[in-house]
Parts: sequence; C-alpha cells; structure tokens
Amino acid sequence: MAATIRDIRNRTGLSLATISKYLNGGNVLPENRKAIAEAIEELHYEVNEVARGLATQKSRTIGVLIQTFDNIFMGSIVSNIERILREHNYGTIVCDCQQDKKLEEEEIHFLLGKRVDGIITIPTAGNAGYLQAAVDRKIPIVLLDRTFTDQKFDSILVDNVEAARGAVQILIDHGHTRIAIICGDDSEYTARERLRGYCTALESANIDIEASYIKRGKLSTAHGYESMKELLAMKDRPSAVFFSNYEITLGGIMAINELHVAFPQEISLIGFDNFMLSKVINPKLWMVNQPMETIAQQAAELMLKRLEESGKKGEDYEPETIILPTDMVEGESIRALS
Amino acid sequence: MAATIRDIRNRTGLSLATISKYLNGGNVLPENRKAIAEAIEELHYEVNEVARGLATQKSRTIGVLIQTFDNIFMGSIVSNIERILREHNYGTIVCDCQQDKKLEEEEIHFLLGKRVDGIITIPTAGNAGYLQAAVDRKIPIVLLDRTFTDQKFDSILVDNVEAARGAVQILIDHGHTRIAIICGDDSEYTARERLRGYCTALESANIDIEASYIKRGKLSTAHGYESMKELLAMKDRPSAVFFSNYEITLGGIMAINELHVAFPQEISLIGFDNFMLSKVINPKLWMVNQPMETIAQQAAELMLKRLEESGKKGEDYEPETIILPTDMVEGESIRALS
DNA sequence: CTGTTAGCGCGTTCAC
DNA sequence: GTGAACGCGCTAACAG
Repeated sequence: MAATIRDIRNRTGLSLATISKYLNGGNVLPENRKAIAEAIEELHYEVNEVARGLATQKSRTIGVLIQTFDNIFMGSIVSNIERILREHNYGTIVCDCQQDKKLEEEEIHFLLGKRVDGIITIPTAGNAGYLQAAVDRKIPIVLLDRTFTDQKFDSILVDNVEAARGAVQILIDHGHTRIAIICGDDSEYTARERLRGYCTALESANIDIEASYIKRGKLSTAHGYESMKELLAMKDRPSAVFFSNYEITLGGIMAINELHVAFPQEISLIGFDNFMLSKVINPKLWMVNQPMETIAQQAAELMLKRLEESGKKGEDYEPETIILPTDMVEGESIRALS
Repeated sequence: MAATIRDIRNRTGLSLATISKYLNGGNVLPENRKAIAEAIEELHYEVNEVARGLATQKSRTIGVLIQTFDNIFMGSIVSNIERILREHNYGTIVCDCQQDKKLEEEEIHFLLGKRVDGIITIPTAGNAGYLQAAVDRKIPIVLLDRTFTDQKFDSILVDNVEAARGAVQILIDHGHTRIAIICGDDSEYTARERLRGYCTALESANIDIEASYIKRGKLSTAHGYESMKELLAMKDRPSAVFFSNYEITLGGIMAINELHVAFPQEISLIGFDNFMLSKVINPKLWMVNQPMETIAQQAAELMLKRLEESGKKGEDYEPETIILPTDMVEGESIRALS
C-alpha cells in the first residue's frame, strides 16, 4: 500500500543507495536531491521505521515502565519524558504494571521483544531480578524514584530523607512535638527513606519517637484514610500529621473532611506530592513537592546520553545516581503552638 | 547479541520453518516441540518483533494520540486502553500533542512511520485534515471524546448535551434560576455540546438565558479562575455556577477558596470530570462524572474489532458512533432555595 | 509434519 | 557521487 524506497527509484531512475543516502543526510547531487524530494512528496512516501529498525538494529523506541498511570505524578513524568525523547526522534512505548511484580517482569520481556533501545522504569519490585533480561541485552536502563541495593543502575532520585526531615522540621519549628507520620511499609524504598527523615528530624530536636504515631501500611488512599481516623481517635492524639505520599495525603484529607475536623485549628497537616491539592484545598495545604519535570528531564537526558555513548565507545559505563532536591509549598494548614 | 531463530536451528538441527511454526502455534511433533522449547530456554531467545513486523506487515502496535497528559482524565483513559490492548498482545505508543495542531499532525506521521496498526486519538484540531495520511493508509482510526462533522470515523463519545442538561436541571430543581456556566469557546466540540445542554435545560424551565452568565474561553484552569472571579463580582451575581470541564472546575474552586466564599451558603456549585476533587473538597462537590474506564474499554475493543476485521473481510466498514451516558455524583455544594 | 526458498523495506559495504 | 548485492530476523508459500 504505502510507497517504498523502490517506488522512488522507479520514479526518479536513481538507485536505492542514493535515495537511502538522501534520507539519512548524505551527499547527493542537488538535481538528484530535488528529484527525490519531489517523488517523496508525490508518492506520500514515509520511511518505514520497522524496516529501518531491522537493518540498523535500532528501533529508536524507548520503553517506559511505570507502576500505575492513575495519578498526576505519573502523567507529568511520562508526558515530559515522551516529549523530550520525541524531540530527539525517539518514540516511547509506555506500560504500567499496576503494581504487580509478575506483570512487571512480563512487561520487560514485552519491551525487549519490541527491541526497545532502552528502558526507563519506576520499579515495583524490591530487587533488580526482573531486569536481568534487559541487562543481558546491554541496553541502557534508567531507574526513577527508587533504586536497588543489590545492583547498580543509572538512577534519578529525590532526596527523600531530606524531604521528610524538612517537612517534620517545619512542624517542629511551629512548636509541635506530638507529630505523627502516615507512611508505607518497609518493602517500599521511598517509605523507608522518608521514615528515616522523620526520625532524624525528631531526634535532632530531642523529641521522643512515639511508636503509635507511626502508621505504616500500603501506599494507598485507604491506608491514609484509615490511619488518619485512627490517629484522630487516639486519647493522646498528635497535634500534627505528616502525610508522606500522594495517595496517603488524599486519604488523610478525606478522613478529615468526613469527620469535620477543622485544620489547622484542631490539627496541623503537611502533605506530599500533590500540588493540585494544595491549590484546591481550603485552607491551603502545606506540601512537599517533587520536581516532576526535572525528574523526567534528567531521566530522558541521561537515557539519550547513554544511547549516544553506546553508539561510540565501549559498552560499559559507570552508573550515575542523580539526587534532586524537593521543595516546600507553603500553606495555611499548620498552626503555630505557643 | 540476542539469540535468533537461526541459533535455535543450529541448536536443534530443525529448520527455520518448523521453529517459526512453533512460535506461531502451528503443529509440531512433540519431540521437536520439546527440543525447541529447551533451546529457547537456554539461549534466552525472544522473538524479534521488529523482524516479525517487517515480514507480516503488522507491528502489533497501536498509536494513541492525546491532547495532554496533565490530567487524571487522560491517565485513566490511556492506562485502560494500554492494559486492554496489551492483554491482546498489542503494544501502545502514546504521544501527546500538547494541544498543538501542528504537532498533532506531525505525531500522526511519526506513528505512521512506526507502522502502527491503528490509531486511537482525542482530536485537538477542529477537522479531520490531519488524519488524512492515516486514512490513506487504511488503518483503523478511533476517535475519543470528540468527532468531526466533515468526515465520519469510529467514535466513542459521551452524551455531552444530556450531561450538561442534567447538571443544570439539578440546579433548577433546587430552585435556582440565576445559573451561570463557565465553558469553552465555539472551537471546542464538547464545549458547544455542553452549552447546548445548558440552554436546553433553561429553556425547558422557561428561564431566560442571561448572556452575562455565560463565560466562554479556553478550557483552562486560568479561564475557570478568572471567570469565577468575574461572576462573583457581578452586581446581580448568579446563585449557582456550572463548571463544564475539568480544568475549569479546578480554576473555579481556586477562585472560591481565594476569595473565601462559602459554598453552598453563598453560591451553589456543580463541577465536571473531577472525581478526585469530589472526594477531597469540603463540602463535597456535586459533579458530572464521565465513565473513563468504559470510554477506554469501548475504544480499545472497537479498535481490536477493526483490527480483526481488516484481517478477514474487505477493507471498508461503516463507522460506528458509541455514545455513553455520564452519571452524577451527589455532593453538598448545592443549596436549596425556597 | 518438515525443509527450501523467497521476500518484507531499508542500510551498508564494495566496486565503478 | 552512484549502483549492485547482500544481510537484518522472521513469515509464508510451496515441495517433499
């Protein structure tokens, strides 16, 4: 159906090699250039990237494997990665594994089957095993948001410890000492880090860590919701709560609204990762904000760099770890205790 | 680097055809099956989908072209489409054109270059011109959320007129007559439809349509924000406002919060498309809700159906239009006037 | 049921 | 600068 390079040959009388050179920016006589350009125009010719991929052993496609699509966080990251890669003429195949480790490994094979030139992923699994097939293929891999301890990869992270420490410090600065955290469990890299930041802040302020103020569980709206309710029901309830991720923030706010608890009057709050919420909730929520665009940009650029390298020099390189700072969005959800 | 079908031949002594048949589910002797399976295992063989694509002239990849990634609406749709297609062994290449018509057309060519087997898209442009190249290629195209008048395509739509009519009717039922709408301008298909629904509701209740209560502009947070402020500043300000899309709802709420306007006491509100907001805003927001999962599912399934058909029968088919109903999420943001 | 032989559309040597 | 020939990895007839 679609025109091929051969149709252009028939139309121009030139050889395949000449046309190929034209397409790839080689030296071609001006008159021939013109003839080819015209033929392309008239025949609506478009390079068949599949055939080109077979010949060059490069698909000019990057696989992006994330945990879920269902939050604005992912949308922003995927969107930006996709945009930057496309500007460099790379396509993006996006998969989400729905937090399922088995699916996650399957997706890797799926992407490898498509012969992606590289993989950018936000891991769901706790270790790098599922990536082995990709590692064997020696294609660039860039990890986002979390890393592994068992194997080194290029990684783009945020400083989770510092982000959490900073959030708790703000509460301390406002005079709070009964500070709770709702966070993920030990299986979650980011949860471990953020909990560490929480503890660090309290310790350096000489505040005892109260186990019942630490609510661990899944990184879900439900966990945020339930935990917030439990905290509110305590006899010696905390005066401030740190929601340590997006879903938890959402769930926590839902519980607060449902129980008609006024904040910051009755309880002080600081959330995570939910810039939209901070604009829409009344009173405005204090919030730790991750630099989504920067994360995406760094990931895409590191990937492009690796792709370029692997064309030139030897295969091996030293994995890089880029740690980005978070920033704080001020709100009105923290009450100063005298 | 990676093993090919030839390596398996060398390993098993069988021919390429036999191995190919094995891979494609043909009849192969049990002993040979076993030998091949073992070789695949040991060599870590994975089908090269690029080569297969060249041979079959099918990429088993669908292009999804959307306007933007930056709202949860898109995330949900893309996520579900991707999941369903993958379950049928199709990959998905997602592009967003950032509401830019020129980019939109470029993306189509990009996808065609990748030889996608079909395209699912939420159009940005007002007419089907940009799709011409894809139409010429005779690949299935499914439109989401909006259609064109100049050319017929498979389309998955929601009943925008009825959705808007229903929203305004709720306000009327609560005794409101000074009802404003913040919506998009005439260039937007959905905006036209929703405005029609608004007018229909008012007319059938014999309420005069007040031009100053109709705020048209871009489908942006900024437009929602500015318009809401303007409405609140009117001498004869409306007693109720219908936010007719996601961003507008967001912007409207921001304005309300900023000006510390109490709702529903001072003004009644009903929003669109922002399920998350409805859970998190206090008091709960009334909301028109689009069935995202169903939209995505219908789109993916229609695409799969077309792909199957084009394998069998003739090329042509009669475009289908599927119109889905919206539903209403009750809240506490509407005050009953006596 | 299995092996042989052509392509699929393009990139890439080499000679010319 | 240009042209012919081969190969990328796989599928699809057709013969056996």
